[in-house]
Amino acid sequence: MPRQHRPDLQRFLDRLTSRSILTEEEQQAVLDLPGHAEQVHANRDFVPLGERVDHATLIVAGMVGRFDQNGEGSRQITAIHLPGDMCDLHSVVQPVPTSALQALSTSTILRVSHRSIRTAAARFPALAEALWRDCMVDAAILSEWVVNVGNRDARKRIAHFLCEMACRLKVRPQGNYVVLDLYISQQQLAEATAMTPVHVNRTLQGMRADGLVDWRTRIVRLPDWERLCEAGEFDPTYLQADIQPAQRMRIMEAAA
Amino acid sequence: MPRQHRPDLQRFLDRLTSRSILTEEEQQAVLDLPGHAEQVHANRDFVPLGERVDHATLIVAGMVGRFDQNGEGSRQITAIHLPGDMCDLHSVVQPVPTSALQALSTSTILRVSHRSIRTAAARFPALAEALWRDCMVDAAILSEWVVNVGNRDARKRIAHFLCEMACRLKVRPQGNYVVLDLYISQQQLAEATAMTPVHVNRTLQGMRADGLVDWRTRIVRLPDWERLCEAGEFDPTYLQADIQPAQRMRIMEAAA
DNA sequence: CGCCTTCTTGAAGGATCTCAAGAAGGGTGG
DNA sequence: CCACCCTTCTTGAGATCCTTCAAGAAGGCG
Repeated sequence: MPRQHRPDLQRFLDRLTSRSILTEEEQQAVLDLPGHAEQVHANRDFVPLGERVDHATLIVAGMVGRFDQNGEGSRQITAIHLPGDMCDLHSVVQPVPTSALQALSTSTILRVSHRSIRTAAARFPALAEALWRDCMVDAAILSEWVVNVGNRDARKRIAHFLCEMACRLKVRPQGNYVVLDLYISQQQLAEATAMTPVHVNRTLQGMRADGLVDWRTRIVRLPDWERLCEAGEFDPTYLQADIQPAQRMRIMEAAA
Repeated sequence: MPRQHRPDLQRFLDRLTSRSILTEEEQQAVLDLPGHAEQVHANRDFVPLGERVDHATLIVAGMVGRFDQNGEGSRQITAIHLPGDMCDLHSVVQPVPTSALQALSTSTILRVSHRSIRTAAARFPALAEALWRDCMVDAAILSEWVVNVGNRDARKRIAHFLCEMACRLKVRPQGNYVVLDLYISQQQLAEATAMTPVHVNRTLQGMRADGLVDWRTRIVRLPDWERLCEAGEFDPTYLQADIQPAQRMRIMEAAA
């Protein structure tokens, strides 16, 4: 029943149209993509390394991590994907995965065949362009992660990570607090920030003591957004989230 | 005189056709891209942060680094680009740079206007696809850099970096040695590997003592390639360099 | 209530950084 | 061709951040 997936695909479409200009027809092509919904348990690899894939994965609910491993088997999360992200989009043009995908919490995903995406992209070049652009946003985030992991100390790293997640989740402040439903363990945070779980724990304690975070359950509360941004040297420009309608782009033949 | 740039553009075209299938006509469109050659001195930013750009940059000779800065002004090189790379390719769909580009050594670049690339991409969707795919290779490298900088100790980091450069420069062994003309300073290597120059120096000394590198001038000699790869946990898969002709891709309407 | 995961704490060791200064190398001009 | 200058490389010593190992406490779920 592809039809029932429209709300999920709408979210992905919103992501695309926030930066790219698409005609009604092109937008409809996205909404019409057939998909196969699936529940994935926490910690399960649903895209393993090495074997060629024939579909991309849209996240409907939950959180997904992109994992790389070094020689000793210590893991690094190189990207985190949130609902509305097509976390595999690059596989449409590059179907041999160079990293594995794993659910961080129990998640709902929608598998969308490469075939259907390719058909739509071939029919509407401006859609291909929008997908390309979407991949470039993920690349900009990746680039910022190199800086985070390479050039910032523990507290800055965690602060920056939290700021990024808050922005990407598009949370609205609730009273004085910014509240996130993150639902990741300190272990996973450690894998994302290239720290040890022990040091994540101690660093978080320091941040709690200084009133930067309040994180006891799966809910993260950020009492002072401004100060957290400073603590993490966070400048959201790289997320390319607040694109004005006039700045949205289209290089393929003008929209009708 | 765009015509004289063909040899430079040929190198970029080779990069594209090593992974993507393009028709004669499409290939010609790449070779016909008009460009504006320029000499850039070492350490000069030729794409500064913030201001929108209207051209992409093909590297003809030399080396270019992509720079990000953290709050204290300490710099991180998030990517290194080599001759034949279009180091700005993403700017075609995303013209507001999120990082600056700087020549690491005196370099020759060819500025290619977005307009001409977009016209070609709009005319030949399979060319747009090839450009998209090329961007994804850079993204895979970026992802590996997160692992390198986050999860490996000093020696592994440098070893991995050198292996990557050797592969990307496509050097052939000379006798027992793999020889690279790298021409970067220890300071720059430090910025790429997220270390201090002092620690880079000491680590290199250890590697020299163990017969892993021989690097005194701008020429780097690698006496034992196999052992260096082990020391850096280097697996070249992510570079997607050795694509068999049969594995090259094309999703847009079949080539004639 | 009991089990299993996750969080927390302590103490010791190691990798990397900081600061500072001297040596070597490469390029330039006299 | 030598002298000079400026960049890059090298070295030392002390400080710090972060890791490691190990074990106990707390929290969530059947």
